[in-house]
Amino acid sequence: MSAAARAFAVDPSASLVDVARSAGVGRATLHRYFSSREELIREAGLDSLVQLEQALKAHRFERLAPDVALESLVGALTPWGDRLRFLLVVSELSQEPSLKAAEARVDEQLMRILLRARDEGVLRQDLPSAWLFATFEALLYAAWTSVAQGDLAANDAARTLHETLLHGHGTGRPAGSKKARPR
Amino acid sequence: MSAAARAFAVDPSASLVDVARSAGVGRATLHRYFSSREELIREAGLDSLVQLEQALKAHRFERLAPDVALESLVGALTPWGDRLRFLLVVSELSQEPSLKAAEARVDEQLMRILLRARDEGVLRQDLPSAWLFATFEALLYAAWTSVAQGDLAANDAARTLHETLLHGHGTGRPAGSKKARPR
DNA sequence: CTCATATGAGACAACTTAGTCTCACATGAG
DNA sequence: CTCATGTGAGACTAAGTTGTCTCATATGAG
Repeated sequence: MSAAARAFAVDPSASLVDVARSAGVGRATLHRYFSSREELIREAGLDSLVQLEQALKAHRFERLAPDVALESLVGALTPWGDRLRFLLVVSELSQEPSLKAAEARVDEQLMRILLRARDEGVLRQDLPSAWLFATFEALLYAAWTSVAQGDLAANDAARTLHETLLHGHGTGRPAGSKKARPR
Repeated sequence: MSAAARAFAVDPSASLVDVARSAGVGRATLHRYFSSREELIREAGLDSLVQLEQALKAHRFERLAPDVALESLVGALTPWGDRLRFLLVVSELSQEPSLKAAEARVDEQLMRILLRARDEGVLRQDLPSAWLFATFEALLYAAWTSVAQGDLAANDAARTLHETLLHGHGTGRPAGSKKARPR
């Protein structure tokens, strides 16, 4: 199933022949476990979400100081980059009601860590949480892609991403710092 | 052709029937202008790149101070979100040698703006340029998606993205500031 | 009006893919 | 060994997609 997720992450329109070959099994065997392509994608998506959820749960981030939790969070998620890519890139998944629950659980778990960091003053409070979440997701994806392409050392990924997320690429002090710059 | 780009951005595996319908023409007419699906995708990709290039050229960012150029850059690119999504999401495009030249021109133009900002001290200098570029692209994509989903006001997008890119979400001063934190 | 041109609708064949089924083979328990 | 179980290979059908073609129609120039 992880092979399926990987195959679909590489090419969302991969045929079942491709998936079977990349999983090292026959196409018939694939059909014995998943009655249809749709079911395979759904199950692989669900599996990816469950794996992510367990990976998150296992780290018990709530025991860490919020800024440490943030950095260790990106470190914990980077190895799951291909699963994340699969979940983000396969369009059939986004409109799959049966995954909504699992997706909500993962999102909520991530959000809890982000919001705690925000509430405890590590992250600024004047931005909508949706933007915070979208930014985190996008940077995580960028980091994984960079590692996969060899542009970023795997061991640097967590630290680099953490630093970019917190401080961006600018050199100066945060201009307005409290509020959006008055125009 | 912009309709084709939009259709493929929504669903990279859209059939020619879908594309034709979303463009408001018959499938036969589509074939009269593009002899094959492959050619259609290639031409639409090339068109998107050319449009992006011209949009960038028209703004003459080199006339602006680097930090102003950065903010106006994200403002200039946000309206082209669907073209960007098309270029990023359609996997056939990434392995299309005939687009390499145009892609390189666009990338080079973006990079020039980013690197100028870096060289003049607006952006920090201790990060690989590939990471700078990947981050910019990812945040741009995130901003466009947020706007499309209604999570972010279109008028705030450029300012928000610019601020996030420069200063991130953290509240504190950039910890190490000159070098990677010693471990 | 007349005619050239462009278009949409639809028929058609070739190809790919999904899903089902059968058969031969390997493996492991008894 | 014997047999049940799981697997891979391959045949087969149904459906969808692509690419080509024909024909009727609309539009605009002359």
